[in-house]
Amino acid sequence: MGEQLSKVYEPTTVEKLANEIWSSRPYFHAEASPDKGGPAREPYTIVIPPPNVTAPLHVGHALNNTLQDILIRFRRMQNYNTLWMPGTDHAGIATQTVVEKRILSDEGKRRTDFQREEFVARVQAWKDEYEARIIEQLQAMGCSCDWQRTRFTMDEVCAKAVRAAFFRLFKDGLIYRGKRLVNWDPATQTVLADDEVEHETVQGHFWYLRYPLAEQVEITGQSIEYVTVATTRPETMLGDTAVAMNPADKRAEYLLGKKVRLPIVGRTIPIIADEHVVLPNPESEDEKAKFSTGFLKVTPAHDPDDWEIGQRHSLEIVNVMAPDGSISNKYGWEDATAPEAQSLLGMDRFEAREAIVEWFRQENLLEDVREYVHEVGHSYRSHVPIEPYLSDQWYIAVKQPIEHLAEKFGSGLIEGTDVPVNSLAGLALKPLLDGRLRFIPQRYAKTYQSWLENLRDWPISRQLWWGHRIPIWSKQGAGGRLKNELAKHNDKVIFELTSSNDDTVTYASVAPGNEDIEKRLEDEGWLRDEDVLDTWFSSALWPFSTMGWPDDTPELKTFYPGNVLCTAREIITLWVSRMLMMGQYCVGDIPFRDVYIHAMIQDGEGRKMSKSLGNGIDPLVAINSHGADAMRFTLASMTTDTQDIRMPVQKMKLPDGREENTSPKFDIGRNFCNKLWNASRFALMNLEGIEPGAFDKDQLAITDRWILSRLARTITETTKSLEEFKYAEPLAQLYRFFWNDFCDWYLESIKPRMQDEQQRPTAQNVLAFVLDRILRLLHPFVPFITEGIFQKLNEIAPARKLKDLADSEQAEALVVAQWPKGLNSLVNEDSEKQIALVQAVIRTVRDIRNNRSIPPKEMLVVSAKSQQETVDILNRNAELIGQLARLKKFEAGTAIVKPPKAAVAVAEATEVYVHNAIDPEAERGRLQKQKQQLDRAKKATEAKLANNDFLTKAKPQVVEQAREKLAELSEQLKVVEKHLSELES
RNA sequence: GGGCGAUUAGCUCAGUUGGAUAGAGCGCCUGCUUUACACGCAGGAAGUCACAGGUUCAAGUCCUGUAUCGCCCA
Repeated sequence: MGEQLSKVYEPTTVEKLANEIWSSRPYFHAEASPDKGGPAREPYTIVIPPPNVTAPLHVGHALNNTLQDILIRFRRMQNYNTLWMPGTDHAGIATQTVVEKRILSDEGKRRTDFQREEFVARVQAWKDEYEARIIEQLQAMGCSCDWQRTRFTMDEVCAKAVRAAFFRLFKDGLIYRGKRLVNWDPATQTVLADDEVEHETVQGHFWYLRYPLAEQVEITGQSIEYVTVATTRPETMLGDTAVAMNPADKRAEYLLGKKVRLPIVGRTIPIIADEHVVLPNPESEDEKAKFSTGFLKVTPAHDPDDWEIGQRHSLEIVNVMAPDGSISNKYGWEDATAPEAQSLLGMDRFEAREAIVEWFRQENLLEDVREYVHEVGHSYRSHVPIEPYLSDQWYIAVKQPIEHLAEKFGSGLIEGTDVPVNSLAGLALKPLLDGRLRFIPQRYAKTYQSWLENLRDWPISRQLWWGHRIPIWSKQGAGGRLKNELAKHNDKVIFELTSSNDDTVTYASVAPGNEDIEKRLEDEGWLRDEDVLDTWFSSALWPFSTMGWPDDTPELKTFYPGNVLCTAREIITLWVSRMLMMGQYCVGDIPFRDVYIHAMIQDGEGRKMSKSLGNGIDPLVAINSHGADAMRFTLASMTTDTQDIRMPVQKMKLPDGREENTSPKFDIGRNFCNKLWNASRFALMNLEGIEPGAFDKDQLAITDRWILSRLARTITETTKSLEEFKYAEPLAQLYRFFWNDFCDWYLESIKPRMQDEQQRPTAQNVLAFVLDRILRLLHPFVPFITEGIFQKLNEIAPARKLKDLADSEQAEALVVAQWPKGLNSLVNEDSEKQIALVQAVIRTVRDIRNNRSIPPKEMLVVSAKSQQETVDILNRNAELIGQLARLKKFEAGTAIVKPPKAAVAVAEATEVYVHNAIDPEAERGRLQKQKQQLDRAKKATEAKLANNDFLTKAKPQVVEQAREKLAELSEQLKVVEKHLSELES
């Protein structure tokens, strides 16, 4: 049987076999509990962070999903009703941008060359392709998702949830239309939320521009003709509608109320007072004061701070740019009549900047140019600088109290904040403060908390074609007869009127499933909003939209709220906070109790992995080069609670000849799998003819009791670690147990017993039992190889139990086998102590053998001198020692005399004599080194005990420990010194 | 500017509430075709725990500051 297994682990074969088993029955499928009757198993739910359909998964996803799968497989084996909800995200702007770029490079066409439906169909095709690839990747990694429930953020089920949530928000008056400055991306021509803006440090300039006064002003006898403003963005001066100065400025009394003639444009604008203006101070540490002239150009349409000033002083708003960032007089700039102004029209904003600076230089109005390093917002998508841009957008009010939720969630402000408990932000924040929502590691709670406390309204409209189209219809005027007729059906359609001085518009939001109403509105000339919703709007609903909300489904009842969300820190604000808001608002409960934040993977130099750097790793390549289990093992073993993981990237030649990025780090996992494979192969070879009935607990060898004891401890440790969301720790425990205990000592010790008819049956049963448990414990981490071996084990040793000691339920597949537990009675301190001593003596002999270059084949004679208790243990295990140290004779005693020509070494306080192996020089070196170490330790301990404060203030237990330590060290030192002096003489 | 984190062996990282001579894997050195595994076995060398103060009987661990690096937010 064992001969069928290859000598080296071959991942592809085993991965294929395991996948066949797992797909042969609905092992990954979770059924919702029946409404009544039947004991329901406790549910355990994770919703996948849906990967973007923009691109295939990278190694960061591999980490994210490996960790989720470990949790899911662990809980499944613990008999939870386990649901891992899979799916993908449409990723509005990202996917649209990628497809647009592709079409442009392949066909030379732009989005606007297509009809909207045509273009959306093209993106849909892209989505279909990548969704399939992503799911294929997840399956290749072994992710045990409930595949038949796979969702997509734009599929029918999710779309219905989006419509329902939107309608509810609109009905509650939380969605409003606002004109204000937004983060505008001129490249993709859409608005971005605050957190979609990346701040980058840029080497820029402050330009000092002179604005002539409309009439000269006398200041303390000096006549001045102009004021100087400092700006980093000269092109916005075209939209200036005031110059502001601090009222505390000495010059203010002479200048306030005076007028300035805006160069190039010729507009006459006032000088106003505003506290916001920073007083100039060249000596100041504050950059702003250092660069300030005391005069601030005010451009309400192009700067957020200026917008505020504009609001305070009712300033005119002049927008001088088109949506593509070029200078234009078509979007609110009406006095662009001067030839200088005309010549700028149509220029790109950066071109215009240069032209304007040049103009000022020519006119002798450019006073100075100074280098200035500052942070500039860039689009996280197109990476061009963000333009603060005046625009009409839909917003969600996040700090507005929601009356009808006051009863359930309370009302009033959360202490120390301006956040009402029953506002969306409050709904998300309160559970954290109450301890119902936990972050692991805990430090990330702070990110979440301060974000929510300082949250501004959420702009949700995006000027895109790919996404959920905003379900709002509008018409000029008050809405007319149709509105009056439909308004009574306020569960289906809600109207909202906005009016400003020049026009009145009525907006209608329609609940899902009312296509008839939509049609009537459109027939009467109502127009549906062209924009789509921010991607995060549908993502925010993911934990319940996937389960069929707003319908009251069995899935929601069973699996909501979920247990844990597993994600990276970069989307705590973008996504996690919004899921909390919407989960509370829509379903009335938080979507998960724990948020586990894992590290980000960087390359060997600590750089982010990215396409442009070419330092990314495709999980499929890693699977190809090392195997899926090896990849998973390595990723999990690197997962501690640090925030970054470095993974050296190296080009490697794959079996099929391609050269691709992978990482030598995956060797760790590959080596482990190979070891597991071979240890199992060896075990299986020795399990032929196993008879469970032949097990006799009185026949247990000390090594059996020892390995069972170590197993029992490992089970306890591993279970506890996994319950605490630790990954590297349980894996290290399992690694030590499997490799160092099981392979290095137990399997070696068992070899002669397997040749002995008397001992064989008991040894076989222990071997089968321990291997069985090892496979179960390792399964969440390395599912393929463990499943493959488990199947073989089922063939050869179907019943694996220890009569009178431990039972074991059988399982047709490891994926649904029970998680080990209840073996604490097997913990055996005595056997652990004995084996530790035996190991110490064996290591000592091996060390001497190595040190004296005695060939491994040569059988030695060894005797040992020690105290009675130790002597008894050693003699009892003489055979084992002889076997593992390759001895022909071993004897221990309290009065053993060191034979002449014997090498000596001290293990603990036992003197080990290796006969006929004398090498005085080597021995002196060894002993002197040991003496040094002992001396150092002894002195440190003595110093401690000589300190009266230590004796009186330290815990008695610690003092006692130190005393014991000192006694031990002294004893050892004495022995070492004795042998040293014998060598000298 | 505000916040978070990192700095421990050549490399990548562990080190729980302060308490034994600070650990692992890789790499390195020596030896080994020991009939499961050279993706292996046996053994070994290797660290002023970034720096400076402080708290404490006791600091890699707690506090303050400094330096370098990274991330997040404004």
